Amino acid sequence: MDRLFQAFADATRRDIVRRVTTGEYSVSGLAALYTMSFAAVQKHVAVLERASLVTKEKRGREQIVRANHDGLQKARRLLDEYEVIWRQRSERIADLLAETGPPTTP
Amino acid sequence: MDRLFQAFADATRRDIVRRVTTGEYSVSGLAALYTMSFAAVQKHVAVLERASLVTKEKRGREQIVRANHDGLQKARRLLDEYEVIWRQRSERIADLLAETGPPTTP
DNA sequence: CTATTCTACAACCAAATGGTTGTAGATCAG
DNA sequence: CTGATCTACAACCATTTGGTTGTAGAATAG
Repeated sequence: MDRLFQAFADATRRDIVRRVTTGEYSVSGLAALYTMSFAAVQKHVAVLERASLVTKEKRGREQIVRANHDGLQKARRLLDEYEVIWRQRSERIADLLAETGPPTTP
Repeated sequence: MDRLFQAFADATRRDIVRRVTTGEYSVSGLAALYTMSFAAVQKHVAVLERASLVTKEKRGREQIVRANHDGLQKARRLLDEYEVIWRQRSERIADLLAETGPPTTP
């Protein structure tokens, strides 16, 4: 889980995820999109791979990078949980406030 | 956005977020829950604060830590976008496959 | 076969991270 | 007033991160 969110904590990596969800890219194809070195992009892809957000598939001498839906879902579910808890709590507070009623009400 | 996901990339910080969504904690109240030093917890809260995930409110000599719903929503929306894009793409691929039809079909 | 392309990986560097201890200012309890 | 508690912040340290360059191996193009 640490690695998952860590992977999202970089704009280049988020962009790579966005790209590979919409199209097909080799590592060098991705590298061409950014000003940084090939090796740097290679490292970013490796981080995404360790976080189970993308997979690599060898095709000829190229390595095709693909999105891995599971990782995305996992991250979203955790945030959902937090939101559900928060919503329950804020509703509970709202209920308590409603129970008490305004100060001027009998 | 970097700071937002960075904030989630640590188990202690995720636990703090969970705690403060369900209850009311001072910084020292949180610190008592973990084996690390008070200063370390203080730093974690600062990271969460910079990421707009929690707010601090002074009450007497204590500082009450509260969840900030907006940050959670922002993170979740981004992941939603990725998922929507991915889903559209996988549906489009499914459509293309359906169009083509199985190889043995006339 | 030779040259080019794509990839992998090591070695290095500066900056950020996650932790520590120590010091000092407010606020509360007695 | 005095002592205890809560917080903030600085200084320091080890490790990780995000980047670089350089080297070497596979696969393709001509």
